[in-house]
Amino acid sequence: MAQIIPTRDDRRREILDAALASFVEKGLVANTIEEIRRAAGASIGSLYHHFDSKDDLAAALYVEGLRDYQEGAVAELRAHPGVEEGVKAAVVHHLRWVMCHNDLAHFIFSMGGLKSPGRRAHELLDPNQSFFSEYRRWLSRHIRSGEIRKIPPDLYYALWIGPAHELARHLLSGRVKTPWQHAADLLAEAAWSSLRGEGRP
Amino acid sequence: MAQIIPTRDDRRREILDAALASFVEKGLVANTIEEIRRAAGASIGSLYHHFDSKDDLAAALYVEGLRDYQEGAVAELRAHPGVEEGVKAAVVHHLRWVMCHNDLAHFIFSMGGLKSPGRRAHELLDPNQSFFSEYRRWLSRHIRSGEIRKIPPDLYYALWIGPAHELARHLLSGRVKTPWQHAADLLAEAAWSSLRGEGRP
Amino acid sequence: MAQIIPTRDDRRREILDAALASFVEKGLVANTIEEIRRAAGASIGSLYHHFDSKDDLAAALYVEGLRDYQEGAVAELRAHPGVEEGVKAAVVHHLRWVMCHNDLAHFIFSMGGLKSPGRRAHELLDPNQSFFSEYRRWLSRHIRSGEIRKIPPDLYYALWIGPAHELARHLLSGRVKTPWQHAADLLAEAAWSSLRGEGRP
Amino acid sequence: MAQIIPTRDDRRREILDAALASFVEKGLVANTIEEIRRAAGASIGSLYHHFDSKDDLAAALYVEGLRDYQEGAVAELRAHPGVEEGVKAAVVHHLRWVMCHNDLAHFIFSMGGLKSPGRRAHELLDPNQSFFSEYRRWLSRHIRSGEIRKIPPDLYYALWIGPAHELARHLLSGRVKTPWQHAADLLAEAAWSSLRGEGRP
DNA sequence: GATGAATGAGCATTCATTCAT
DNA sequence: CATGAATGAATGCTCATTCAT
Repeated sequence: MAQIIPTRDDRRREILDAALASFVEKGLVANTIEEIRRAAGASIGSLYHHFDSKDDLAAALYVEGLRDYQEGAVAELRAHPGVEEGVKAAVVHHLRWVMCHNDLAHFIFSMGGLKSPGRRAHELLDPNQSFFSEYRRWLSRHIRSGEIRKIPPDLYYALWIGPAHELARHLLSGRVKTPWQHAADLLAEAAWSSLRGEGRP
Repeated sequence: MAQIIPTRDDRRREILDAALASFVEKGLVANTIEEIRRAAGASIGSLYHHFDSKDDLAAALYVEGLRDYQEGAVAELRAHPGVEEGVKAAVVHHLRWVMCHNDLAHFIFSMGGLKSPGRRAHELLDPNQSFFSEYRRWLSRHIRSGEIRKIPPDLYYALWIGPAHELARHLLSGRVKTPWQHAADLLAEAAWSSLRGEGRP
Repeated sequence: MAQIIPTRDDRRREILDAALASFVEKGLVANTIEEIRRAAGASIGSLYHHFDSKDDLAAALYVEGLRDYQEGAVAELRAHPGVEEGVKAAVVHHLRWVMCHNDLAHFIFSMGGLKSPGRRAHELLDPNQSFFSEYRRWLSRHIRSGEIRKIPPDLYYALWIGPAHELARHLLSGRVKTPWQHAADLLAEAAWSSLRGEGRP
Repeated sequence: MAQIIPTRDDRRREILDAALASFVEKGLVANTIEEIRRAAGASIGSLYHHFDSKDDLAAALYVEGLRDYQEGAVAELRAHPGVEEGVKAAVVHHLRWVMCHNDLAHFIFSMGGLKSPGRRAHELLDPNQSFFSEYRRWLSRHIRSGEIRKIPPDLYYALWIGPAHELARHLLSGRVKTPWQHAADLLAEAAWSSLRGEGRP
């Protein structure tokens, strides 16, 4: 059945987009509501009709972005039950998502998590929890099987995503010329050799 | 007879320390000059006598901190002419420096580089250049010799320092309980296996 | 039925009036926004909603005042095509305008022209140009006909308006007791004898 | 006997000169002690050693400048006992003094007299009084004799010096190209015809 | 006489937010 | 839903002046 996408929320969308651009250009604190308003072509009143506050606007962007990233990551793990494929797919997904969502990635990584919970908190908590628990479950399953080496749990993320995240930062700042598709395979390979266990060859 | 140099610049130092604490606690933009002033026990006038502006104060901290980090890194490379030792020492230095300069590290990593050059720019440029050129020289020497594998140049830093940097961020945010000394060796080992070449057989 | 236009811009007008009073009382630089705000019964935010800055506020007053003066002056020249009448009318107009717009005159004469062009510049330039060109045209027409003597062009204004302007300054500072209407005729007469040519014999 | 001009007060002189330049460039209120200090090559402490305050510094300049102008004017009147010569000499003196003391003239004319008397008040009052009384005495002597026409006393100054003062303002602002020496004779002539009486030909 | 670090009241301006229309 | 005038607490910064050395 044809899904009719409701064309309202146009205003809401325009405001979110303008806000993202402004957040990225000036930083979360230095930008102004006035700027967002002007870029969105909306009035102040309209803006406050759709969002409770500046923080709420930022939170909406953050929640929406993070959820998209996490859903993609989980989907990769599900799609690749094999260890090696899973490890590599997550690395590639990280780079791909960052490059496809330039501004959003920049915004999310530059915030160190949500400061003031606000009404967006519950929109974030549940997905966030389910993401981390699925991520941990996937990991420990393969640790138990010996396919991934056993190290202090705090270190897995750094070895796995650390290089890709570091490169992503450099990609976002424009200091890197190597195309990300090329880098992706190499970093995926490196992550896999950092994490692979001896077991069950 | 030992001349006791009367530590003037006391005020300057107090202000820098207070500013760092405030920047870290509240973020670079959200804090206030008034807060720094109070924490430093100085008057507003005194603060502006020593620094041109809030940005200049931040720049002074940034330049000073980055220089200290880079000098340490270069010293490690010089102290370990051997490839494997050099690669590992740089990783360990990264983690050690971050843990020993908690606040400063937090501050430097949260700024994405200096925005407005200001009068601090030249204090940064020369050391910065000499650091990067020495870093690149060390690297290419060992690439030529085959001891380090040949990959697109943009990717070395990500493989080398990426995992340590990712862990450092988690350490700074208190989400990691593994003692850094333990993690350091493991990450150093991982960096070495990501970078080692086939060479000098 | 007569539509009563609800006089909005009330706030703007109140602010302009209060600003003029304050500028005159304390000088352009020594007064404060706070003073203007209080006198206008407006909030700071409201003031900055209507004007970009203190300078913009001053510029708005200046532009508006100068335009009124110049329109009056041009109207006099048009209304008196005869030389002698025109010369005298301009002198009388100068004194009359100063006395009827006490504060505004004081303010305009105390600024030596607009320093920072700002967005008010274009509001001034066109009228200003058309004023000066009309003034010069009137003058040169009567110079050519010989009714006004031929002297270096820079000197006409000084001879014509100089005495009236000097007296106006004294009138504004309250040091003069002679009623201006009496002075006006005498100065007009003097200006005419300073400027009259031998011509149209 | 050879007069030995004491070479101290050098500092005082440098400060006064720097202050004048700064006052003229930025206006009496907008300039800063720091600027004057820098231009004079003196320290803040030294500046405050020589002058009580910023106002005192301005007052010193004002008093010194005005006295010089007035002494020159009185000297002209004394040197030219004849009416016509005296009237004309005063006009010429006005223009000459303004052009020879560019900055000082600008400064004095832009202040509307001294606001806060301070300790410079007595240095000004006596010379000022003696100037005005001598000026009035000279005038009334020639009014009584009929050589100068009888008009309301407030108007003499405007007719006499008004045109020259107006032109001086334009000269100082650089809008006038006619050399002042040429203008001077013409304005002197005009002043004389505005003021001359019927009497005692 | 000279120096410059220290002081702090005071200022222009910003900006998120409210609310009547 | 939209508009934009109004609000006012908060901020970075200026600058004349003091005073210990």
